[in-house]
Amino acid sequence: MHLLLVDGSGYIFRAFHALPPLNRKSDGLPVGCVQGFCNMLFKLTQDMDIDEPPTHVAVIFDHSAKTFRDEIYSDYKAHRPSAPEELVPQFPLTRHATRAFSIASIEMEGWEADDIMATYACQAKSRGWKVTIASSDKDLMQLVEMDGSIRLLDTIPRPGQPPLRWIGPDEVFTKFGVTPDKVIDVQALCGDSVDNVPGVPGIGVKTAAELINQYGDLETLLARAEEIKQPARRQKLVDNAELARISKQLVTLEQAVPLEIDLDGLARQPMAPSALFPFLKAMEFATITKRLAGLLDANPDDFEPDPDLKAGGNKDMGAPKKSADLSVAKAKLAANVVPGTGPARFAASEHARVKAVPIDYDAYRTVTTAEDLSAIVSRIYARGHVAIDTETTGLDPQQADIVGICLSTEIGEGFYIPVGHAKAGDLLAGGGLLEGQLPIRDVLDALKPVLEDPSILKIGQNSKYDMEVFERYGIAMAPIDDTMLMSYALDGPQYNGLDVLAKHWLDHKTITFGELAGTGKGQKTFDQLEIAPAARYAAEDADVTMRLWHVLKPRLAAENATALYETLERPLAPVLARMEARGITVDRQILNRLSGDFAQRAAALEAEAYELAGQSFNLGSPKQLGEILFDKMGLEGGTKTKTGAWSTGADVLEDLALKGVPLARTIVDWRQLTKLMGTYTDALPTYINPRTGRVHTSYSQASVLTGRLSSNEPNLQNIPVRTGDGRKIRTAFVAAPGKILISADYSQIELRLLAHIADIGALKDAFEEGLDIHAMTASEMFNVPVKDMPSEVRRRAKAINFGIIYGISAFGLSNQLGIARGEAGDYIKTYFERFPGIKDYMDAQRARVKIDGHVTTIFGRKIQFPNANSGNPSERSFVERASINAPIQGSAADIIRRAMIRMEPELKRLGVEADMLLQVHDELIFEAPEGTEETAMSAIKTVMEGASEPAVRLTVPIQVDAHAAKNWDEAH
DNA sequence: GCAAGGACGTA
DNA sequence: GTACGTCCTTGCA
Repeated sequence: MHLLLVDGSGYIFRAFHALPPLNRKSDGLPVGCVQGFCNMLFKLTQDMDIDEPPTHVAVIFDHSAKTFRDEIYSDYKAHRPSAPEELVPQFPLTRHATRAFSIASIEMEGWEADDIMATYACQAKSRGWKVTIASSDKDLMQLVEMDGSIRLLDTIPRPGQPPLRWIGPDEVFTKFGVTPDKVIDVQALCGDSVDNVPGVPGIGVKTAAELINQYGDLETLLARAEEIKQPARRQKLVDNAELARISKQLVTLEQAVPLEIDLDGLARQPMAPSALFPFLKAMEFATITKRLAGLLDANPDDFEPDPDLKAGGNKDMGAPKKSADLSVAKAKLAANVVPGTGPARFAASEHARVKAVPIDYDAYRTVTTAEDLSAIVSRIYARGHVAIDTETTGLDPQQADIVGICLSTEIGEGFYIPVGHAKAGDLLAGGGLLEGQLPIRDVLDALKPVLEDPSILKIGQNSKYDMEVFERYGIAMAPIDDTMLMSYALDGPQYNGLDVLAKHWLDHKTITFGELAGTGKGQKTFDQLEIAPAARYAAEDADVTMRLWHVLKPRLAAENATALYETLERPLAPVLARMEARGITVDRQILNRLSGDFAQRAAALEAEAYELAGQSFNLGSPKQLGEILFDKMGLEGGTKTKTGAWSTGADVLEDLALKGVPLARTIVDWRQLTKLMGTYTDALPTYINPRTGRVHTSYSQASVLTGRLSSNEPNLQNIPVRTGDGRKIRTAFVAAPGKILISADYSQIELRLLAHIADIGALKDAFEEGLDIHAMTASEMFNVPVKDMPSEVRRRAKAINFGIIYGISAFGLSNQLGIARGEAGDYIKTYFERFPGIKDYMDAQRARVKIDGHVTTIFGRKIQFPNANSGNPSERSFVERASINAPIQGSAADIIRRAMIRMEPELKRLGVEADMLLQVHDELIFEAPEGTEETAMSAIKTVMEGASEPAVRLTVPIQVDAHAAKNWDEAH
């Protein structure tokens, strides 16, 4: 018995590049590959009949792009460009051709052709059959058998070469330098840039073959990697063992695909003129038709061209009528090969559907009558959801007033309801409102029931803003969906604003606010705009938001981001909205006094600096300072920044001060004081809201790579704490009269998560026993008892612990500790020896990010690193360190998010009256009635400590420390 | 008027 | 060595 397997997909791709293009005469349909394919099938059966006629034949095709390999490696074949346009219509035609030749055409969802062929070949061999695989794909070379029972046959015609070329063990050896059974081990090491199999960076085929021949196989090699003499090669293998193992999985063909048609089903059938000629005639292949007619002793004229496939035929599948229709037909064919199933397919088709409807500004309506408004409300009830966007007088949701509201219930639609556009005229004149606007109260009364209706979904882009604005007008908008948060859950912070999302997903450039209202000093606020242009802008926002919702929502299910979005993103937005609305009291008097004090001391330092420098200059200018220190005074040891300017950072100045340069110390002190003034004591009072008398920060939920929040205007996540002067600023953050501030912070949460994620027994035990973790680390590393440990020893261990979390490098650690690179390297080595799991964790993350392009937190948040395989080594190292840090920082961020989401209902359930005001990454600040702090702190701690449950049961204890006081400094 | 770079505050 | 936001100066438009 002899089984012939034809690599159909492989043939098409290779033939496309090897063969001259050919178009069907009557309509220009590209058919070069189809013709080559028919010739190949014909030739194969002919030539093989002379030699060893196959008794069983099948052509195997790839079904879709998505296979199990994508599960272990999402970038697998990511570099493969999508099929050229001319190729797309030829895919289905080669299936037709196969059937026309009465040959089994096999493809299976979720499997590559290679796996199916491997399975058939394996089964045939076990029956003692001979196997020929018509392919020259190097990935199939692993199937070649030494005894010649399985061989490849290259069938692509090449000038100057025989038409059929056999690939047996010798040819495989020429290609890979090893016997066929070791091909996968070589491929695991050298990788494959075409299929984007990583391999071990810096190892090519030759080195790989040498290593495998020496050690026998990959696992032996990796196990004995330390024995390799060449240091660079040894290091590469040690560092990238995990990548190599994953690469091997990727290149190893599956030999146990659950076949739908067994071997016997592939028994060769005689060619049937009634199948063959209608196809060949539809393709207009005259030569091969003639030759087959002779062979089969049939008259092609007895057959009509296949009506579905012929030029001008009546099905999409075959030939479109005119070349003008070609692109449409191709698009339809391409749509048929959309990867994946179910949710992914739906997401792709929704995306296509939304994009197909062009943005039409003429379709937008401005609402000026109560009747129209009530019709829209009915429309929203009928729909069940509505995209909504408020236009206001500013960007601060705690100050801005509503100028207009825009609604969209379906893509392409946009209703703008102007309510606050002002008449032109100077501010003093107070010109009143423009005509043609409904009274704001009437509009809000009409909308309030819909906006608060729990059965109507309100879709927004950054809904938190609109929630806060509406709250001030007595409307509690709920429930919400948010396109910004969906995008964040799916793709991270890379596409943030509505404009970027619209460009990326809808290929539409939205009107910018600058285009509408001008930029810079002359920029108008929304209420100063004419209604008509404002309506276009506003309606577009609502329409685009609705479109994005249709594009992004299905992607959540398709890309396994629903849980992340529903549990960590969507419910947090209203919580943050309430925190922002509450604000915190900042004592203006305290800041004033501090400002005066700091200013006086800064002025003294300034005078001192001029004295020491022998001239006056701008102390705030690093440029001038660098020139004075290193050019004028000629101090040694200066370094330049990447732009060629002198480096004058605090570490440099600190160094100089120690070397006896008093000016350096003066500058350091001056910088600290002016920093405190400029950023805090002078700036904070300007953020006090006149309406509430409190400071309302704004949290960004969707701008940090790792899942943390960020805080701005003002940033209340970087209020000083490390220096005495800095801490004085914290004393200005006070509880309202009759209230008390509570600060609750996670103790060492990132180190605890490292212990959990990397599964480090020694660390976990230390946390379990409540030990001083840095002292314990020092004791392990330096063999000194914890008791009476010198503080310097503990300090070093602490720096190393933090270094680990940050993706340690000898360079960084040596800088941090002010020690030599070599010494820092020795510390790291010792650390890895004492806690071997840490190195495994780091290697695993490094490998993961190169393979998948992302790493994940314990709650499944994906953190993307598009540059993971950058050609720039320093960029690559940066990604490696970030990918080590991100799961730790991100998991901690997810945990505190869960705590925040649960906090309010839980406190309410327990009857605890405490308001959550601020979040500072691992700390939550509350304001509670004086006297209730003990019960409040206990409830808060319970929620925070249990926040990972039940989704994740941590294997380390989580500890929260809480304190209460009248100001933040004392509470912390 | 705006963007980039440097510096520095936090976890 | 990770993750941010803000202030100030500088250089260019």
